[in-house]
Amino acid sequence: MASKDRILRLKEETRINILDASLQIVKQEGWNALSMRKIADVIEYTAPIIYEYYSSKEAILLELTRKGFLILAKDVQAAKDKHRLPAKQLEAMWLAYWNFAFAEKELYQLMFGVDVNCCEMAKKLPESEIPADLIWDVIVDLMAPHIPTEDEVCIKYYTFWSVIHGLISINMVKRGNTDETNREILKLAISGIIRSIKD
Amino acid sequence: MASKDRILRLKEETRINILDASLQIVKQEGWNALSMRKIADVIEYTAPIIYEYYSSKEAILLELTRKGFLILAKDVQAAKDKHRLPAKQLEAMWLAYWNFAFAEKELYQLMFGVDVNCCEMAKKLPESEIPADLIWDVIVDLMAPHIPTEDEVCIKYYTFWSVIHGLISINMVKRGNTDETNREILKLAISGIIRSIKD
DNA sequence: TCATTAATTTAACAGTGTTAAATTTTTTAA
DNA sequence: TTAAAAAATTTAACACTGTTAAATTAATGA
Repeated sequence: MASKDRILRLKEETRINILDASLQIVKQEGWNALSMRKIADVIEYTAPIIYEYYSSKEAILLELTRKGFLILAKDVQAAKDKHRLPAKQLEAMWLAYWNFAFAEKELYQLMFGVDVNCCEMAKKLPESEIPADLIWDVIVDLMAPHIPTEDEVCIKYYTFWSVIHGLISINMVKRGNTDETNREILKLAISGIIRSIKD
Repeated sequence: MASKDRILRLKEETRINILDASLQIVKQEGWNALSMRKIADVIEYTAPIIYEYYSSKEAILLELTRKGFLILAKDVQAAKDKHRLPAKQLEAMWLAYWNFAFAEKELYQLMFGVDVNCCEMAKKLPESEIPADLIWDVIVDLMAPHIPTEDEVCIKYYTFWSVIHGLISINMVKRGNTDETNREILKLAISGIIRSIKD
């Protein structure tokens, strides 16, 4: 019977509605505000209905994660297809990655475990700036006798910090590389940046 | 009266006990398991007592964050003091930063918003490897005609990923740099790595 | 129309952070 | 030492969370 098909189509629609509602809530109020009851409100059902479509809240997050990776893959592939030279391709691909992160900020946070809440905390703490200041000063030393502008140092500092924090984050959430490999990545990155600072 | 002092000292001790208990729970069971009632269990009180010492759960987290930054600052300073040349100092300081991240993993997660839960998710998804594979292939292309080992590509890939993911994370949790500055950091990092790949 | 099945909701449970009231303990003063 | 005042601590409750089972409503097939 065709009505069976229609019902199945409606069910599929509700499945998508749940994902859309979730993402909508997160975009408006952040990840902390996402609750089953709130999702139910948006799709105009009561909470237990959601469990007919997803076995748990985590299952919804997993589906959103998958969605994110598929969009990212599409974007990265499209960026590659726009160029022929590998160097150009690579640059375009990472730029696509960068753009995705901010275009789909909420998905990126979910995919790679970026907890935005902590910024509210650290902002309140003067102590949070001490480590950065220490390193900051040494970068200025390193560039002597040239006296750099604030912006110049800032760029160097953040380049350092990015690669190290990035490597740390990735290791914490993925736990894949060996210590040996990490050491080498670190050395490669740090020496590369130091070299570029001296230029 | 001296008894006043003793009581004040006991109170101060309980304040510290709350922090210690929190960290202990987190180290044993992860951030998700941290609850006021569980903290109370460890310090052998009931939950509302905690509010005599900290105004909220967030206040406890804030205090732990501060603690983390102070330890990090101490470590970084000590690393600097071990060398005289700025280049050596810088290297040692970032290595100290790196070591702190894993020695005080839980604090680092709190300080910089690294959500470890997400790894459980992405691991379940085959789709999560597509973007990496795409970039992986181009790195191999870039190194042609040299045919690199798995490890060689891995190091390049993770160096790229680290700096970009790091920069994204930092921007998301700190929201400080201008787009212009970010562009330049990205360019500096990517071109640096690409250059080192060609070597 | 009646029985069966499906769809949906209500009610409940155990947990969360948090607050107010009740209770116990300790300290102070007579 | 005992009564009153103050402090410390707990119990009970509220509104919220994810989740499940039972009750109810709506739709279907004979």
